[in-house]
Amino acid sequence: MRPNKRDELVSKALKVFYRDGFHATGMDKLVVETGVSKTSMYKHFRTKEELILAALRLRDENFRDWFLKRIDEMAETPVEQILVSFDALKEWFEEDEFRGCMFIKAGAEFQDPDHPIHVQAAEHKQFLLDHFTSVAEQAGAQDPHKLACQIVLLQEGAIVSAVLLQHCDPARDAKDAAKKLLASALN
Amino acid sequence: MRPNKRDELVSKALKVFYRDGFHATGMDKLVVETGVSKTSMYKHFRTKEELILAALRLRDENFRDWFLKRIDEMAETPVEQILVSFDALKEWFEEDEFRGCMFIKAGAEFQDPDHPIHVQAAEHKQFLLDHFTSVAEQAGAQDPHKLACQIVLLQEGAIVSAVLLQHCDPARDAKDAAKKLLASALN
DNA sequence: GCAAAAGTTAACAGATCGGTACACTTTGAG
DNA sequence: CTCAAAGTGTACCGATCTGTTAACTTTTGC
Repeated sequence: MRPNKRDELVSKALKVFYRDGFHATGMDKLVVETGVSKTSMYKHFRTKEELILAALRLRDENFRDWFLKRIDEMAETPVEQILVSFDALKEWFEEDEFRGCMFIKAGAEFQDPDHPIHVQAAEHKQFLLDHFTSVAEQAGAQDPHKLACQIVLLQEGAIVSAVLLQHCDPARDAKDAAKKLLASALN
Repeated sequence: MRPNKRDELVSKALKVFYRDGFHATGMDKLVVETGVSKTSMYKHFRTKEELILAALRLRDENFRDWFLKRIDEMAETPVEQILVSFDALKEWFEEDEFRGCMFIKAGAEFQDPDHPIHVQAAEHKQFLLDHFTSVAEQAGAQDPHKLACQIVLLQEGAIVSAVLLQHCDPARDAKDAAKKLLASALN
C-alpha cells in the first residue's frame, strides 16, 4: 500500500477545493483538513498547482464514472440515455454537498486559456462532448456533433442555473428541452 | 464632479476583476492598474468586498443596458427578441476581452449562498429570468416561466460552452435549440 | 483667496500566502 | 532485527494579503 496516503491526500484536498474554492484554500488549511503534514504534501506534489491538477484528475474520474454508470443503469437506448442524463444531474443537484461543477469553477478561477488547470477543465468538458457525440451517432442523429453540443449546452446551463437560480427546476426544464431537440434532430 | 474618481476606480477595478478574478486581484495590484491611491480606495470603500459589490453593480448595469438595448435594436416581436438574444451573445463571445460571465465567476469564487457577493450574482440572473418571463408572456407562451427558464438555461449553457469548448458555435446551437423550443411552446 | 474636501506618497501592522529546512518517529520488506 | 522509505511537527523564509496611519498636495465651491 505505497501510494495510500497520497490518494487520501488528493481525495480530501478535492473535497476542500470543491467546497471552498482554489484560491480560497491555503496549504495550511489543507494540513488541518486532510490531516497530512505539509512536508508530506510537498514530497508528493512540488507545487499547489500540481495538487490541484491531481484533485481535478480524480474529480474527472469520479464524476465520469458516476455519471455514465448512472445513465447506463437508467436507460438502454441512445435516445433514452440522453434524456436520463438530466435525471442523473437532478440527483446530483439535490445532494447536500452540491456546489456546482468543479471544472466550470476551475475555468473561472484560472482564466488564462493556456493555464494547465484551465486546459484540464476544458478537457473534461471535451470528453463529455465526445461521449454524447457518439451517443448521438448511435441514436441516428442527422448532425451528431451539433446535437451533442446542444445537449452538453443544456447540461451546463442546468448546472449553472441550479447554482444561481431559485424557484426553478433546471434539470426538469433541460430534460424537457432535450426531448424537443431530439424529436426534430432524429426526424 | 464629485464622485468622478470613485466611478473611475470602480470601472477600472471592474476590468481587472473581470480579467484576473477576485481572489487573484489584490488591492496593491488595483493601485497600479487603476492609478488610484490605496488611501483613496479605502475612503470610498471600507473593504475589498464592498469594492467588489460596487464593481458587480456596475457590471450588472452595463451588461443589462447593452444586452437589452441590442436585443431591442435587432428585433421587434417578442419571439424575435428571444431569438436575437443569442445573436447578441455571439457578438459578446467574439470580443477580444471576452472572459465569460462575471456573475457565474462571482458565484463560483464566493460559493456560500448567503454571501453578499453570491447573493448579488444570483440577483443579476434573476433579473434576466424575470425579463425573459415577461417577454415569454408577451409572446403568448403557454407556460411563460418555464419557457423563460429554458431560454436562460440555454444562454448560461452557451456562455459556459463559449469559455470551455472549442470547435463549437454555442451561440448558433443555442439559438437553434431556442427556435425549436419556441415552436412548441407557443401553441 | 481661502478653507474644506479629496487626493497623494510611503511606511507600516498583523495575518496569511506558497514553499523549505531540519530533526524526529513510524512503518514495512527482506 | 535492520535499515531505508515514508511520514511527522515545528519553526522558518520572503512575498503578499487586507487594511491603517500620518504628513503632505491638489482640487473645488463660495
